[in-house]
Amino acid sequence: MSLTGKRRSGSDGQLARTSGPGRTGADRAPATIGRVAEAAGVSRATVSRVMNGSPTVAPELAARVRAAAEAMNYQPSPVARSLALGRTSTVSLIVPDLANPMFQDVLRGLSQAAGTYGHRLLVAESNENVAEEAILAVEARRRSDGLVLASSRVPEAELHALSERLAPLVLLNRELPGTSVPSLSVDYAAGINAIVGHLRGLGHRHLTYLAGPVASTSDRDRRAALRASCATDTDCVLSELDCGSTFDDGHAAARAVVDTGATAVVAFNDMVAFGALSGLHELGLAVPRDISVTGFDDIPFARYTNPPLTTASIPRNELGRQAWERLWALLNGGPAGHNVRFQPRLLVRESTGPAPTRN
Amino acid sequence: MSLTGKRRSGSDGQLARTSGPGRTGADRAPATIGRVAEAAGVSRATVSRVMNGSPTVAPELAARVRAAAEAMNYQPSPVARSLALGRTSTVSLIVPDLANPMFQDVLRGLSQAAGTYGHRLLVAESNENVAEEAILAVEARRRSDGLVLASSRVPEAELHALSERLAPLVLLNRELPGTSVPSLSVDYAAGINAIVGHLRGLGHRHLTYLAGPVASTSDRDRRAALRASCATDTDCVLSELDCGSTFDDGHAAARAVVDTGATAVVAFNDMVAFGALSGLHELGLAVPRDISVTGFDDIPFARYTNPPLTTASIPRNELGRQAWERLWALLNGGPAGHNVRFQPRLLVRESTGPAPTRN
DNA sequence: TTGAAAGCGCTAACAG
DNA sequence: CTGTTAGCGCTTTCAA
Repeated sequence: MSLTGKRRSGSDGQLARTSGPGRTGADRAPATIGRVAEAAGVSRATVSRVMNGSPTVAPELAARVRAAAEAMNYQPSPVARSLALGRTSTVSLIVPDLANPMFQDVLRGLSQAAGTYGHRLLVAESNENVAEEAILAVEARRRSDGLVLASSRVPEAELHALSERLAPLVLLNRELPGTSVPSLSVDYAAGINAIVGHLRGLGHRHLTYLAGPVASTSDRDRRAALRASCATDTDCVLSELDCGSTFDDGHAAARAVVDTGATAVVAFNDMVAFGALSGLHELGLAVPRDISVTGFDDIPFARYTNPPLTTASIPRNELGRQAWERLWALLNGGPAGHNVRFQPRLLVRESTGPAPTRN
Repeated sequence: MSLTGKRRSGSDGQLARTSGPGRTGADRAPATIGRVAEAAGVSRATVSRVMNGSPTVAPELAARVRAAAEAMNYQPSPVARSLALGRTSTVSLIVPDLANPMFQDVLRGLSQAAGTYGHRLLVAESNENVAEEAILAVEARRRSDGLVLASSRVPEAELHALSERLAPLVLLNRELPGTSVPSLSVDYAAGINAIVGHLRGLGHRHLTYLAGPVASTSDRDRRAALRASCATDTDCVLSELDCGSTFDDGHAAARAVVDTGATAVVAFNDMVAFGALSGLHELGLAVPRDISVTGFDDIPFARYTNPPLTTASIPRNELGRQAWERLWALLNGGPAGHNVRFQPRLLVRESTGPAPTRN
């Protein structure tokens, strides 16, 4: 029974016609509001009222309806309700990359928060593809009541143009100046400043930045903050090494790091830091005696490496939860509240120490 | 303008009425098929045909329609289409716990595969709550065309009863005997057997199992396999320690592990193994000289710990992808193909070695 | 308190 | 090739 094409197929499909003569032997007709009404001997309006808990239904009728519904295992069709109500009780999340722990946590936070309010979550991954992201966003938005766009790569002008169609919309790690689109972000610059301050305080004059993926806006933020931070000091030297975002990237960069002669390395994220830690170790350097290493993110592992990693923690779940709150406010026609920038918290552990005194 | 309640509210809501006299100043009426038809001077049917690429439309008309649609930024409403077509182009995934890397990868694999076929993904988390899981599943299924249930905790009888309403349904890490519901799972027992075989081959006679969460069926599988595996040998001693699934759980168990006197520890998963590694190290034991440690899952980190972890790898992404393939087959009325059990692959690294010779 | 009827936006037989 | 018409399943006025 391979039903191809899009013909409305007898009682094979999901929705069978109201009264087809060719019903399958068993009377497994789909439970619709009409059938329940019929069974209970009332109108569809009444069934609707009962299902929605309207108090203006005679107890006796209500009971009859409930019994019929129960017997037929009836549940109102969410799709039909959505059409009639003009809302889906669903929100969408678009992320660039589902493999990124950051987005996984956002997803979780958002899903849980939305669930609490009886809403479902539609997820889509843009694969870092800008063109596709815009399409996806529009489509996802239409299937739902609101949208959360995480680390959108869509150019400002385009996003601006789209923002009306996407509303209610909440932006994560991305701001849209000149609009009222709420935005929640991590203040990477502040995190970097904290890290640099910590390192400078330990006497480090020469830092090497292990840069993340070129397309990454969070890398751009960090890099810019690093440059600015160093530029304010006259005796601060900054080396930048293109690296990446994985353990292997960090590992591979160890040699180059040593060649820069820096006494401290600021890694794009924790994974890169771990890789560097490992590579440096293999090269016979002791951390933090010979060289200090910092990460970024505070992934769960960071406290367990050897040595435990000094890093900046960011509230990943919180982003998701708060995104929901903003969205919920918007869905109810209220103001979304002020934008926020989460300040990373510097966690000083054992991978950083005083700068070695050169001879 | 806080619109509360569920009244159909003028032009404020998502869907404005077709021709309200009180339209907001700007003519931002929502683009519907009707309005496009009107603008293009054709019938709605024609617009529908054009939007769906029907070849039986006069080029001239088609162009006019496309122009009008373009001008109004018209996109057919997915919700309305879903109702009319009886399909949503969406599938749902229910997982017990979004924080679990296993499910994150399944989610990713499924999302990507479904996306390739133009389908969206609805996710919901059951929070290990059996009652809620069943409700969620039914609801999610109704919002979509098919369902993937990962590591369902729903009792067999109940799941059996539900299976018709949930179809098309694909089960992950769970089988439903007596039905044709396709199931994809990881053969934990085989993985355990491989690990035990490896350990026994190295001369270990006394193993300690660091058990996972009690509610976990995958723990049950592993434990059972372990017992069975040891029971076949006369000189095999197995100690079982309730532990958990996190690094800290493993870490906390180190002392107890030593007390069992075992020469090898089989951890519930990699995280627990890492914790044990760390705890054992602090107690002054050398791995693998004094004691061997194995994990399970082969999370990305496993190769980078000190020492690198011997573990069993499982194809997490693949589960998601294949789940989609099964579902897709089902959606097209075909057979879903044979069930499969992915065999974990034993990765021997440096956390295991010959059993120390006792004196 | 209840039912009839219109409508949400779209698709698909059926005629022409 | 195009329009008319009748739904998809549900909600919600409006009248009774």
